[in-house]
Amino acid sequence: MPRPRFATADAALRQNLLDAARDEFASKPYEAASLNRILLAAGVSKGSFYYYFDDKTDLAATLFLELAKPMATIGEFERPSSPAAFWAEMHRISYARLKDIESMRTEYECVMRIASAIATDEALRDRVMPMFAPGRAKMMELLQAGVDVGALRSDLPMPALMQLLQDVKMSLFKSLYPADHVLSEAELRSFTDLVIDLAKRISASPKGGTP
Amino acid sequence: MPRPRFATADAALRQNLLDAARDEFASKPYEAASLNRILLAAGVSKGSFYYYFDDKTDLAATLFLELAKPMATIGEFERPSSPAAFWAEMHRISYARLKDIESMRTEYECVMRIASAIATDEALRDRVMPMFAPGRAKMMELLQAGVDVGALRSDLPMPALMQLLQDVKMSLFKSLYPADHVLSEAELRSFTDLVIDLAKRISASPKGGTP
DNA sequence: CGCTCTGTAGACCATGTGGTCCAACCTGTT
DNA sequence: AACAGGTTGGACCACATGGTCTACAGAGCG
Repeated sequence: MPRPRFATADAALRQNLLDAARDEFASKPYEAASLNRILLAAGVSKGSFYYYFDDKTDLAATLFLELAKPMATIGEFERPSSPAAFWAEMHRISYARLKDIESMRTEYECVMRIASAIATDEALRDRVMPMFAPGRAKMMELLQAGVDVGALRSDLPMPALMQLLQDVKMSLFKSLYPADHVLSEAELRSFTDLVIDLAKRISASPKGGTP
Repeated sequence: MPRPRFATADAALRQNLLDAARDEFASKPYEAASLNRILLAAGVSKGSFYYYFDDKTDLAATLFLELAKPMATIGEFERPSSPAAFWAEMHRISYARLKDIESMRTEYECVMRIASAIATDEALRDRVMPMFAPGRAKMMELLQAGVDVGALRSDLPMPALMQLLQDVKMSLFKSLYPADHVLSEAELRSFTDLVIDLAKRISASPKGGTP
């Protein structure tokens, strides 16, 4: 994490730095993102930067947490008592998150890039992972409820299913909409419908259908 | 492409260089992969390398083509006349490819990494894309046959569906098997069954089920 | 004024990068 | 023996990287 001073630093500096970092990390893989370029774009000197941060990793972790926190939050949900209720809940969450994504596309790209670096960069992982446990746990809780209520197949490990549904969504999103496209309300709805329909198909138990 | 000489160069040098390049490109994103490290690992000097190749991009492109060609080949197929026949064909192809992947895991990682760099690196793209058209076209042909015969939904753009099925496979593969796991024959079969089952579900037309 | 404390600038460093260049080395031919 | 051609080693280059360090500016305060 950054030095506590960063919280009280000049607002413009804060903003410029984080914006520049977001753009850089969004456009290049973590290892190829350049701190010098970030500082240049932000108009912040080396001295100032290292006055607030430990190192490059520190900046990435800070940025990641700032951007990913809202994305990982799913809010409160009612424990569903039927498959229909479960899918309604999933639809709601999926729609809400999608709204985030389409309005924060480069943020999302940035988060994904840093996230994929986490797998290999130990320092990054240590600073970032803990903050994510709550969100994941909550999502798991909802999915478990889905299993309990018979909406989700139980023959696959839940993390695998979770990841799969996420990947399906991203795959389609990338395929269907060009990088700079801003979705209309209608597109947003129809895309959500499509994704949830696929999620239902994928998640139904192998032998019997979803009743 | 490398200088023609490379084709007739010392076999050990060829092998060492390509092996080292594969390992390096497999373990780091393209931009972060180091040519110096490759040469060191291969025991090949700068002089020799630049005697055979134009630059780093050239090496990556060469390697990519060498590794990806077999992966992109789907061989001959009979034009299916029923959904069942179509899915049988898909099962066969999927199984064959999977066998490739599990026996060439780092090759696959390498190919994916370079492939993802293609999106942003123009030089790389120009040298690589053309060689891929045939394989893609053939796959498209099969998928079109699938649409014709009613096995595939037609409400999604075909490239999107193609990509989606590919991503589903990869997502599950990564989730279910750790990086160094070598699949047994039985695992290979059951994984293929799982993937094809999912593909059927995903590809069925929105309103009616797959009869 | 002079002191301290917070913040800033940017020269500087060691290291790594992709790429160039040339002297030497082998091997075959005359 | 002398030459020629295809190879190789590796010193070297300009530049970019993340990170350090020192000098200094400005504000608050006695």
